[in-house]
Amino acid sequence: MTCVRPFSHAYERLRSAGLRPTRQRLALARLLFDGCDRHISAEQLHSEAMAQGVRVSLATVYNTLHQFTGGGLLREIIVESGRSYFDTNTSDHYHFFFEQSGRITDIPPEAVGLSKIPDAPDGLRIRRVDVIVRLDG
Amino acid sequence: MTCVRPFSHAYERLRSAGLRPTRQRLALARLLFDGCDRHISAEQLHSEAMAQGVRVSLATVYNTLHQFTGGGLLREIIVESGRSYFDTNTSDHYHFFFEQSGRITDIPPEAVGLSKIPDAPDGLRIRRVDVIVRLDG
DNA sequence: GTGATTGCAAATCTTTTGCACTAAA
DNA sequence: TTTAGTGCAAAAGATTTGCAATCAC
Repeated sequence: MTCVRPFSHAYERLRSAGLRPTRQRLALARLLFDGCDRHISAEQLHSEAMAQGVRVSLATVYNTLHQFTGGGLLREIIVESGRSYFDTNTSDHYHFFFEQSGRITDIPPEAVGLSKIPDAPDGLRIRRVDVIVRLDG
Repeated sequence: MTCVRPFSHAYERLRSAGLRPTRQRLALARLLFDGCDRHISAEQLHSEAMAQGVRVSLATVYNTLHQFTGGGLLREIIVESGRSYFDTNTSDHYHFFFEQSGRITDIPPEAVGLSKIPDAPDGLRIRRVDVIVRLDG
């Protein structure tokens, strides 16, 4: 599977999400969006940034991940209590969760047949349907 | 919907899960299993216990919830990062999550048509498939 | 008695916040 | 300039842990 996107248009992405393209945001956007889709925690992204010599604080990584999520550039995935992951793939799809390793991988939408979903109660709206296939040794 | 089970067989449940029926475990088991199925956090259960005059520490509530989960008496539900909920309904079913209020309700299995699921990779096994329907104003 | 269980307080871990400083427009 | 963004260190919140005291068998 080829998934390298050597030019992720980081600058334009930030602009279109209404975010100022600062040094930190540009660097994090490149780490996130150049290359394959990924599932990453704040701590992991911070470590990667440090490893590449990008000076950015952990607090800014957290802020940035939330701003990107708010701007539709990322989607938050919740599979473990006590830690958040962010998915660079914001299109409709589902997830495998490897319980041993904590790894997350995508399940393409066509691999899941979700033929019936209950209606939303009252005046509420379905924002999203998460499907998590939990795997075990 | 009638769902009161005035006698939850707390003592026998603990025994069959291989847990000594101590005062604290019995009290918590009664709070959890007498009455309707519920979705409860450690903090909530601890408050309820206190309100009923049951002396039990928060640490013991956490330990007990995990022991009950390990013994198949409860199932952990993960819908929010940073807080765990436990479900007294351990049979196959799914969940609505009300994002505004943080409330969780059950979706019966027949209300969801899950006609296709991807195979587990490698030598792995599917332990569970979680479906969370996230609701919004 | 003996080993499992409990309570407490401290520790841990992730995430958020307040605020002075810096940088983008 | 002017306002948004950043870094730091402290705070917050949930959960876990170590260990002496207590309880079930």
